[in-house]
Amino acid sequence: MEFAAHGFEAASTRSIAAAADTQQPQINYHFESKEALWKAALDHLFDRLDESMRRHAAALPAPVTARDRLAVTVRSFVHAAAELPELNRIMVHESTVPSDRLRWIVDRHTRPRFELVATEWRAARATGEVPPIDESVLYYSLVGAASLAYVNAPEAELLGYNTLDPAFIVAHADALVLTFLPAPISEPQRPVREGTTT
Amino acid sequence: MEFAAHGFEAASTRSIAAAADTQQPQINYHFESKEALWKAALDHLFDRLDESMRRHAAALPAPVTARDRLAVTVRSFVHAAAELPELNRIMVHESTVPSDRLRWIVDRHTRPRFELVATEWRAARATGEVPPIDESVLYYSLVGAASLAYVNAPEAELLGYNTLDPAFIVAHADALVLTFLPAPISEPQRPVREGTTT
DNA sequence: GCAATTCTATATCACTTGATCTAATTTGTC
DNA sequence: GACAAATTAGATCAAGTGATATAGAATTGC
Repeated sequence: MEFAAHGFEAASTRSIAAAADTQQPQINYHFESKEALWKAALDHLFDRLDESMRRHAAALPAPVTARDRLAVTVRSFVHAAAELPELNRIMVHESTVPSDRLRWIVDRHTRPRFELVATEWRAARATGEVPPIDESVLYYSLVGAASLAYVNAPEAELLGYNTLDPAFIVAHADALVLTFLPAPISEPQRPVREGTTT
Repeated sequence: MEFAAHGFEAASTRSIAAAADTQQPQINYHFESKEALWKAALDHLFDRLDESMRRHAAALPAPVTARDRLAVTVRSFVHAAAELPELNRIMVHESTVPSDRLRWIVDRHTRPRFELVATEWRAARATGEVPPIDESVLYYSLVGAASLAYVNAPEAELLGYNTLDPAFIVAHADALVLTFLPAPISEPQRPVREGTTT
């Protein structure tokens, strides 16, 4: 995906067309502009994100507590981030500078998903199941911790790590649940409620 | 910084020159090429990162244990990431696709800093002071958790949060120490060894 | 004070960009 | 098979790209 590799401006319609094995004017025929193509691509990627998270959540034990629900969300998001590095790459490309495109994404895709995580976090906070961390701090810490390894996969490879190895992904998900969602203080440190996947 | 806002390809030498209130050919006069300018900019930004981390570390209580040393590193990095969002923006722009520029950064700047954190982590792991997490998983989780809020500051603002507010930054640093470096299992959950900074 | 050097400004190079126009081709329907 | 609609292909547009050539203006060293 050209938008993920280089960002909107640097992705030329000719290279996009070439990657799709067609000609450059086809983009303006089937979409009204480069920006309309970009929006269609993002809608599609967010659909795939939702589908991927639902699929991975379904493979996990059903959650009981509010903390369990967050653990499922965290594990599902880690797996989805590994499956769809393009999406988080585009997000980080677009989120570094204010723009109409950023406003479009935030209104249409980011805010609803942020509210979902914030609501889950508030519920777990209310019962004292998770550490005393504000939801805005938590959101960016969690999303950043879950996505960077896959966004920066080419860098990780140069450092000698294969972040697309299933073993890495599972260890990564385990680590985030262990750190952000430790078992309640009165219990032992290890999280034991959720099973590990794949 | 134009490179941080749009990435290397999308940052035109004319807009860079305009931002510096000069003419476009000056870039090829004072530097040999656009790429040479970019390398000079990165060397400068990494110098500022090191200086910023040293300055913030000096303002914290002197560490005693290996875990304390990591806590100082984490807090210093959070503050530096907030101070220098441009650097992590460039890093994330460049790390999404293999390139000669990425190899140059990793060899010159990333790998030495990764080794530093990995070494500190291994030392704390050896004494059982930190959770059982592999250093590669830890590195990307920690860097991602510490930097995304500032890299994506324009997005956070649209969500109604000001991640450049000193109160956010301190809460953020506290949260990362609390989660990634919880007090040893035998002690209470809250981190108490390091003071909070401005 | 004046020449040598360094820096700045303008014009221009070949090339790439997103978009559009027009003609050729394929597809769908009877 | 015929005809209309949808799609594809090629050519071309003005605007923007990094780099360079050249001439003018400051600055430096003596």
